[in-house]
Amino acid sequence: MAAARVRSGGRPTLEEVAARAGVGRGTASRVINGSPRVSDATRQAVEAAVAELGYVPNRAARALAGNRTDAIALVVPEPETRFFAEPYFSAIVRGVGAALADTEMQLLLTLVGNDRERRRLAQYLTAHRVDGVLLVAVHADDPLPELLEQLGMPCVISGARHPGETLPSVDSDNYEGARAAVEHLVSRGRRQVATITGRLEVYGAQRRLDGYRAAVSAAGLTPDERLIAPADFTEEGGAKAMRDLLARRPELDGVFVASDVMAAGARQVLREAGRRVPEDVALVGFDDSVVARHMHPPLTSVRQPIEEMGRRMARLLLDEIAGRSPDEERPSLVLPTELVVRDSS
Amino acid sequence: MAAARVRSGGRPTLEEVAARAGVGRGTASRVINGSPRVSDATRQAVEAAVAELGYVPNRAARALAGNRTDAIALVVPEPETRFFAEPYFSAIVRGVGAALADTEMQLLLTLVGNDRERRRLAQYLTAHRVDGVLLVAVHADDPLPELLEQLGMPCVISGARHPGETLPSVDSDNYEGARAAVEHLVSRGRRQVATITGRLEVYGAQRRLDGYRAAVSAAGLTPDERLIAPADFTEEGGAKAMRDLLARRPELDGVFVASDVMAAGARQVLREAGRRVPEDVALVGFDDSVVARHMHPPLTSVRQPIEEMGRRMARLLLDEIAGRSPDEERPSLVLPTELVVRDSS
DNA sequence: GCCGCTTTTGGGAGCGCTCCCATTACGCTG
DNA sequence: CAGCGTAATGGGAGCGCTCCCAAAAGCGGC
Repeated sequence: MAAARVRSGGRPTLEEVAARAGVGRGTASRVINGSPRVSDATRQAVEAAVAELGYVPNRAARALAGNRTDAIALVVPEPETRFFAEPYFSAIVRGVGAALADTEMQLLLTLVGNDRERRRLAQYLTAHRVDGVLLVAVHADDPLPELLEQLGMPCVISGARHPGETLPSVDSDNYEGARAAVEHLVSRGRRQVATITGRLEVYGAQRRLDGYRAAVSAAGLTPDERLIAPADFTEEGGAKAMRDLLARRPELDGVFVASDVMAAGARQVLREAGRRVPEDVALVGFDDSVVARHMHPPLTSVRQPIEEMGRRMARLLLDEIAGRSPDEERPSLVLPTELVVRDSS
Repeated sequence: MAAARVRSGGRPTLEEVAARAGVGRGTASRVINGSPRVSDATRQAVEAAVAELGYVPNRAARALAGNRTDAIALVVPEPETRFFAEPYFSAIVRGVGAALADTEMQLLLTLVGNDRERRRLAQYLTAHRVDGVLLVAVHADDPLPELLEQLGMPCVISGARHPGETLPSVDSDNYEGARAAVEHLVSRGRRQVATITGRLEVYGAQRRLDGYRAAVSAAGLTPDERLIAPADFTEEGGAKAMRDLLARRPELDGVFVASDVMAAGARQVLREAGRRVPEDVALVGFDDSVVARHMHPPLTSVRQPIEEMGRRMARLLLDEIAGRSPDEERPSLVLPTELVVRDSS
């Protein structure tokens, strides 16, 4: 019975596990990787050796030999500070983390700020240092997705970039969320329902506007383009849009704002204009972020299942990496939103 | 002149770069790793070859041969949802990311939720899959720091765990921030200044209380233990503490609350009790989080330089990894806070 | 008891790099 | 111009694993 030779101070290697279990290296490897072509007796012997020695595979060696990394990158465009200020980021991370918890996959966090970092990232990815990429908040004109496509690097994005999105994506139902929000305002007796939109180049913002339009028509209200004020997802933008709306259509009695942050700006303007919320003007936001809960009055808002989105993105990516045939249909998930009614409506 | 042999489809290897430059593998390696023992001519030749071939070192091979990983882990205890809800997390990540931007270091994000994940983490670290660890929001009784110490794994924590902290740490000046907050209240003419504390097992919360006490004494006010209400960093806890305070000392005219979230709870109770803010009771929070800006009235709060803290933590860790002698003094940074005065005081 | 098949096993050949030692080239000194 | 110290270089060994081929073992059927 050959005792496993434990080299001074080093961590046990596969070789040592194999020796301890009285099998060859190949067999030990098979057991550890869950191959079925191993007899039960052998499997148990190896598993015992692993336990006794406290063996943990060396990731680098695996990566080198197996030509994979067991790591995925979460790529976050840093300029999107909006993204950070909101719990969005944390929730996505938590979701992704949860999905990866039972996996050997590591999560690499990559912030891309300036152009230099962008290039470094491209290099990174080209060098195949990760098995796949999660891209959040991609802009429609971002070249990164195409680059990944060319490299054959598995990739999942959050939020389709346009109607015919080709990349696997996970999104919340912006259209339906907006529709429900406006329907809710109508059900509260509002007849002059305006909207403040996000940047319409962002497809999600466009979808929210579509939802608004659909609900307005469905309610039998007269669509009025002067009730639509484009903004940019910022608090100041929301304020400015609200001012415009009040100037154009002072008789409005409800506003669906495409983000909570913008709603905060709008709310401020309403206060200054002496309009009470919700008595004079009912307000509904989007995101159900922290600010919604702490606004005065607390803001009715459309909640997105962000953590779940993160989880789904991760799962989709894992599937992709596991290698579904490339011409298989690209899954595009749309998760339902939920209207959280508070005192502003 | 031997043309570099480019293997079909593969990425160029060091060997190929060396061939292309007409030097040996060792020399090429030296150039790439910035060793000084290379002649200028050779260096230039190799650099040219690298550029032409678009060579990027294989991380796995490096890790395997060099017995390091060029990666650090940011370990986040997930149960600390409080931590996530606030911009704290994002800001730390951004700071760390910024510090790592010019480095070859990768940032691994590790969420530890339940106990199983904790064990997995320990295994991870034991297996030396990272070169160092950033620990945020460690509890005083967490065994992880000790484990790391034993393993000789470089580590930096955010927030000292107790007065005699032995690990390198980066913290904001909780004491001074609290002191300044209370001093500010006093300067606004408040004489009955109470405080709502965080969980006092958290050293930072204790320091804030110390700061409060110091300021009260310095102002020549009579210290009164009934003006001190312990809470737990939650909104509900803050509300409850405020209720207690009002019951015990109805004549209070100022409150320093050790977190914005608790302040939100306290503010709610004050409203219900018919106390105006700031006319009847002035309020100061801590963290300068999103809720502070959106409270009604906007909350005066103590801002911590969180992003900077992340940056410093990362730098400290890199130093540690670069290998300062182990008995060198462990740096413990304390960064200044800033009082952001708004309408609540 | 032999043959041919399948299942199981062992271990060689690398993966691409760093480390380090031996070798060569160079530059002075006497 | 020999001799010696130093700077520069080449390349073997090996990191720990996966892949895969060939060998061994097992199992029926005739």
